[in-house]
Amino acid sequence: MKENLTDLSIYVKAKRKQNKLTQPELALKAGVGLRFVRDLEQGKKTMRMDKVNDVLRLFGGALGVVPLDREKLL
Amino acid sequence: MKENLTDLSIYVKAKRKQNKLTQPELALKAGVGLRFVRDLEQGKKTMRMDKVNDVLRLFGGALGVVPLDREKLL
DNA sequence: AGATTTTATATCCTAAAAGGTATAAAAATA
DNA sequence: TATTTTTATACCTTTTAGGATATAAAATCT
Repeated sequence: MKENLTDLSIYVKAKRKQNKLTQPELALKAGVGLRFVRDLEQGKKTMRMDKVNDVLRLFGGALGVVPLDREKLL
Repeated sequence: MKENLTDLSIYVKAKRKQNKLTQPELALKAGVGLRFVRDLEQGKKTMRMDKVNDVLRLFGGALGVVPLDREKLL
C-alpha cells in the first residue's frame, strides 16, 4: 500500500501504546474493524471521518479543523 | 437525509461565504463534486477525510485531532 | 538463540461514498 | 411583487472503503 505516516496515524499509534492496547483490542473497543485500525495507523488518507472519530473518542479526541502547517503544502 | 449541522459543516459554509463562493464554485476549486460540498455543508458524518481536506485546504485548514467537547458526548 | 505475540500485507466481498444530473425549494435581487 | 440565483433533495451509477480472513513479517519476550 505504501502510505506515509501522518500526524494522525502517529497520534493514534502513540495513544494506543499509552493505553497498552493491541490493534485488535483497540478495534474492538472502538467498534471498528481490525483492518480499519491498521489502515489508520499506516496513514491511509481516504478514511471515513465517522470511523476515525470512533477511534479518537476513546482517547478524548475528535477530528476538527486545524490550521495546515506549511510543511505539508505541496 | 436529515443530517444535523456540525462544527465542520458550519465552518465550511461560513468560510465559503466569506470568500464569496457558491457551492459549484467551491466544488470546482477544491476538485470535488458538487454533491460532496453539499453533503459536507449538511453535516454528513461519513465523509472521506482526503476529500474534506481538499476543501479545507482552500481555507488554510486541515483535519486534525482536537479535544472533544463534552457537549458532543452522547 | 527459539517461541510467542503483535503488526503488516494481501485477497475477496459487500455496503455505501461520491459523482452526475434533474427538479424542488429557498434565498437573493430588481 | 416577480425573476433570478443559489441551495436542498432525490435518483441512478461507478468506485472504493471497510470487514473478514489468511499469511508473512516484525517485535517482544524467555
